[in-house]
Amino acid sequence: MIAQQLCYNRSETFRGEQAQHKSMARRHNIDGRPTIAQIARIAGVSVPTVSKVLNGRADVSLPTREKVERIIEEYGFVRNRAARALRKGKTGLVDLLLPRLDDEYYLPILEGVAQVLREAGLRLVLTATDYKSEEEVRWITTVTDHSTDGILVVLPSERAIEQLERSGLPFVLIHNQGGLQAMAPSVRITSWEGGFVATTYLLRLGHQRIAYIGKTSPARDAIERIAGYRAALDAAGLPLRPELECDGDFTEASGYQATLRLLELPEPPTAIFAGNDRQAAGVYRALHERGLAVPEQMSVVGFDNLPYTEIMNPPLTTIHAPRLELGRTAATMLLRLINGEQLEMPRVVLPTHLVERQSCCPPRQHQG
Amino acid sequence: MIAQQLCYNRSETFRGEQAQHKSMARRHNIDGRPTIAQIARIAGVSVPTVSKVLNGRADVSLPTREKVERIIEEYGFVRNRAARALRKGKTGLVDLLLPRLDDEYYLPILEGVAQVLREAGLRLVLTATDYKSEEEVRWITTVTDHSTDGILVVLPSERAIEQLERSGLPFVLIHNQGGLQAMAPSVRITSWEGGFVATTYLLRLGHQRIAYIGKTSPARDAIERIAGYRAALDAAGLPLRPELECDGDFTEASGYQATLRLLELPEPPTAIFAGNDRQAAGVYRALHERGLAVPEQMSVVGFDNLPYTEIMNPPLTTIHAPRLELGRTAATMLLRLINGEQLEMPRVVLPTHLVERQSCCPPRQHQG
DNA sequence: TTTCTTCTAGAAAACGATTTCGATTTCTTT
DNA sequence: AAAGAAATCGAAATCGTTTTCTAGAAGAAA
Repeated sequence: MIAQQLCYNRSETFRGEQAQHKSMARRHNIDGRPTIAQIARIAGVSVPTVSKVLNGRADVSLPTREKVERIIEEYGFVRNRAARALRKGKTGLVDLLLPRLDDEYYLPILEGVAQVLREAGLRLVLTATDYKSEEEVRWITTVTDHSTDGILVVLPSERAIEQLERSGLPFVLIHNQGGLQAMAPSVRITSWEGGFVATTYLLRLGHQRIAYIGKTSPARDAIERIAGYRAALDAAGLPLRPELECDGDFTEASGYQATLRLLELPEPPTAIFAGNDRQAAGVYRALHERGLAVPEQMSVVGFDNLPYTEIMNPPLTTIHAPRLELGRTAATMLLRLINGEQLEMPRVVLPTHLVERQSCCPPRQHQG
Repeated sequence: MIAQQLCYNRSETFRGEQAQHKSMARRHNIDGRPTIAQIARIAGVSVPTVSKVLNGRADVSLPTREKVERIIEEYGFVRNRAARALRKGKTGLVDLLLPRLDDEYYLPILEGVAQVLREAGLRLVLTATDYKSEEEVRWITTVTDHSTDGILVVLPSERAIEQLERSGLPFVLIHNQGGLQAMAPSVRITSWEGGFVATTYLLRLGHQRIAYIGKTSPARDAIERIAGYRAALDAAGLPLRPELECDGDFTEASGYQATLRLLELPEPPTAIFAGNDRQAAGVYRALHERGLAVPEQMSVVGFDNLPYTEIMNPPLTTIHAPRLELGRTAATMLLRLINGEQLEMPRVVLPTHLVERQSCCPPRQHQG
């Protein structure tokens, strides 16, 4: 083990290949990377001709084209993006602003954006704002410098949206919290419907006392979820019981706390709609600690359909939030805007749906 | 719910603020975004003077500076990055190549890189290669176009490294698979030691029959883990039993399969070192299906310390892979290289450590 | 052969910043 | 008051590409 360690830590100064490469370039009489001008000189043509070859223009004869292409290949020429961007006014870059990077919730969104961008030959600049709107505004200012052709913002603050609208840069909002008045292009999910469906599902199983966790968050998606929950109860002719609507800031810990409180109620619920999957994990932990079995003694429904819900024990029934599509849709819309096209559907809402697994069953008879 | 839907789907054509903004700009007699030249004209100074103000140069008098700053503020001027990049030869961008985006394993690496880059005022360009080395090479070619000041590659292929070395661009490798001969700057973790520590921990608890899952993967980290496992058994004077070294490609499914096979052995193991946390999740599932309790009837150790291991039931004892530090260290090294400095420690290895939770206990007496 | 198209190719002007360096102006110093 | 030093500012070149726009060559039609 010690030998291993020594081997690992062997300190060998790394001298970049830069030096090596430069000398190789010198042999070809080129300082550093070749430019279009160098290539043109070597090929015995003019600079615009090389540019035309590079851009696949028609007004270049076949022999000339082939000669230039050969030289380009031989010298491994790649054109300088900065110069190109300067001239064309497009950078080929798109910015994505995320509240956090260490939250796996956003991962599929990122993935979706990356997919679409890659198909379009654009590259993705990633920025985390840490939920601070100052950071957000600061970055949007930075971004306004034409370093990027457009911008996607997840969970944008009001200020960020204003800044964005003022900037004139194409942008699309993901999970926009904003009021209904905002006409900015955005993509969201049917959180209300999700809450409604989750609750209705539990009602159909026969549950009468259903708790909701996650009352604390002021986020729009959270508000809609609880609204959906209430609407479902109402539609079923059941009264709303304040004691069953628990605080919760969408963390595992708050799911745990809320569950403990629910279990101390004179009449505990027979089912819990956890608001999101992280809180559902906390619910599981509390139930396990108290020796209650899921779903026999307590049905649980989550929201989001994070990857780990599949390997929870028992696998969690949850509402699927189409996060990959969120990213793909937003990116596709942004591409249109960048292209100067108009959006006939500027505000898109993607449907959620129930993923039935094994955390729910009808309530036991002696209850209620 | 129908009303809700209608509201969501209301189709309102979005006409970009671009048009609006342009007219506002026209009022100020500016076409589109102001340039340094515009600002200079308005402020009644020369272009270089504005540039000097922007760059905080000393040779500008206070009144001039203040006047220019006022105009800049008033017109919301931000300089064009492309022009700046062209002139300075630096783009302020760093590339990060990841094998996949939908794998939460890489998330903390990404986070670490982003942190360091943000502190340095650089921005992060993210690219996924989908484990395809052609993609990797293609992107590295793309990246050579000076669009980026440096590049970080996670799990680089041999070809990618060659390409990188040829490019002359500063780069740092993360989780380099390569042979020991490669002198390229890289950051890795002590996988061998992790395997050794995990196995030793089980041995100390009294286990004699310890299985390992994950023999299939050719990745260097996988090879080191099993090597560490064998070394620990060897150090304890125990024989290596081939039937306890299971295939496994580091997916949940393969952990599940391997466990089922292990349980069918005439003498099943009393502990399983799962190779990684995903496989450990599969182990849990198989054990649960067979009605075996963790840790009473089977101890389990994972590797990586993914977030969900904490909420597994019981919480998983695992080897922590310092992924955030992996990202931070690599980014810090790259910054040095970009700065033209030399690395006195070009090949860094970060330590792993055991995170003791509740998935292990001494074996039951009647076993072995 | 002449004239009119159609192809090719290149000269020159952008794109918007930074940098160099020389020309003023202002301030010290004697 | 004159000379030298220091501070301030701007003209022009530059980064590497793309985009006119024009000139000449080649081919077609008369």
